Amino acid sequence: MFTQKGNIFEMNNPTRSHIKEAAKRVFLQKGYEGARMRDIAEEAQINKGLLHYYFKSKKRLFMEVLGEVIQSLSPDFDAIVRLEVSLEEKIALFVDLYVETLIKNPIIPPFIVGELQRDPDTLIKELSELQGRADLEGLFLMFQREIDSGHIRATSPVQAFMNIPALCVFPFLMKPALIRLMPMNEEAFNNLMRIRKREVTDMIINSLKC
Amino acid sequence: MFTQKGNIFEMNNPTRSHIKEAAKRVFLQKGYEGARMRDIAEEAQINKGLLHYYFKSKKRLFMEVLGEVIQSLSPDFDAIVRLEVSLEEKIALFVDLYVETLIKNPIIPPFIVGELQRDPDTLIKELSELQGRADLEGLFLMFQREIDSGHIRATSPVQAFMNIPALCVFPFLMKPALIRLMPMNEEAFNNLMRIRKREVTDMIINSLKC
DNA sequence: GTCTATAATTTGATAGAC
DNA sequence: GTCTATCAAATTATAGAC
Repeated sequence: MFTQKGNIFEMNNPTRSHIKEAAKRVFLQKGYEGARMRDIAEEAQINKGLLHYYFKSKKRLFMEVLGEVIQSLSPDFDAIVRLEVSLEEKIALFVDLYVETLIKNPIIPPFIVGELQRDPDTLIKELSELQGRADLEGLFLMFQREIDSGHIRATSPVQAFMNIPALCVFPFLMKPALIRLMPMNEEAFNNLMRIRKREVTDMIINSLKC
Repeated sequence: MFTQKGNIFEMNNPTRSHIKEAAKRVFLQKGYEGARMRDIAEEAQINKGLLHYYFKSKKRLFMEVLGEVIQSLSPDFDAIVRLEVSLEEKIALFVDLYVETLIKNPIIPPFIVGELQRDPDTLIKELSELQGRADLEGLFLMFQREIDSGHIRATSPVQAFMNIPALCVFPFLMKPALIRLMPMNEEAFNNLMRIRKREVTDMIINSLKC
C-alpha cells in the first residue's frame, strides 16, 4: 500500500518529518559514525523507540536524511547557465550563489567530505541520481563555445571547474580553525566570505583571459 | 621514572611504535569515531589487550597519533620563505611542496576536516604548539614588503593566504568523487594534480599583480 | 610482554503496556 | 502512536595465566 517514505506524504506525517529534521541536524553535525540514536531522540524530544518505529534502523534513517541533503545541494545553477549575460557575469553569479548557499548551510561541506571518505559509493550514487548530468554537459558546451570564439584561453575544463568550488568551499571547511585563530565570530566570518566573493570572481576571470 | 611516551624512547620500543603506526593508518582512514580498537589490533597484528597495555585507552592512543600527524604537517615552508628568490618563484615552490606533500599523504586532509568538526579545540591546541607561529609572521612581513615596494597590489593577506591551500587541497578532499566520476585511477589523479601545479601557480601570481 | 578470557559500558534494536 | 523496559550485539577496558 502507500508507503510513508515519499515526500508527498511527509506533510501528513508531522512527527515523522519532525524526527527527520532533527536527525538531519545531528547527522550533519556529527557524521554517521559520531551520531547516536539517543542524540537524535533528544534533539527531536521524543524517545528512542519512536525512532525505530518510524525508520526501522539507524542506517535507513541516515539514508533518508542523506537523500534530502543531496537534494538540497542542487540550487539551480541551470538558470545561471542559461542566462543571456556575459561569461564574466555568469561567473560572478555562480560565485555569489555558491557563497550565499554555503553561508546558509555551513556544515554541509564537512559532512560531504566525511561521507566521501566513509562510503563514497553510496554518496556518488545518490549524487548521480540527481539527474544533474545534463547541466554539466551544458556547462562544458558553454565553456567550449567561449574557447572557440576566442573569448577565453584554451584550458582544461576539469581544472577550471574545480577552481570555483575550491576557492569558495575551502574556507568553510577550515571555518572552525579560522574563527579560532583570527579570532572572529560567526558574523565576521560570513562578512569575510561575502567580501571574498569579489576576490574569487576576479581570480577566476583572470585565469581564463587569453 | 622514564616515561615511554617520548619519541626518544620509541625506537627502544619497537612494539609500541609499531602499534602506533598501525593506529595512525586506521585513525587517518576512518576517523576517531569510525575507528575500532579491534581494527587497530588487526592492522598491527596483535591482540586488543596489548593496545591497552601500551596506551591505556582509545582516547590516549588517539592523542598520541594526533600529535604525530600534526608534527608531520609542518614541512619546512620556512626554508622557502627565506630563499633569496623572486616572489613568483617562491609561490611556485610553495605550490610544488604543497602538492607533492599531498600526493604523499592524501588522506590527511579529510582527517583534519573531520577532526576540525568533531573536536576543533584539541586540534587547534596541538597546531598552536607547533611553534610555527613565528613563520607565519615572517610570511606576513614578506607579503607587506612586496606590497610596499609595489611589486604586488595591496590585498588582504588573510584572503591571499587562503588561496594556495584552497586550490591545492580541495581536489584531494574531493578525490573519492573525482576518481569515480571521471573515472581515473590513483596515478592519473596524481598526474592531474602535478599538471595542476602550473595552473594554480599562475592563478596566484596573476591575482597579486597590480 | 603477550595472550586469553571476561567484565563493564555503550548502543542499536525490540517487546509490550497504554 | 508513543512510551517504558529490556534485549542483543558491539565496543572499550580489565584481570589474570603464561
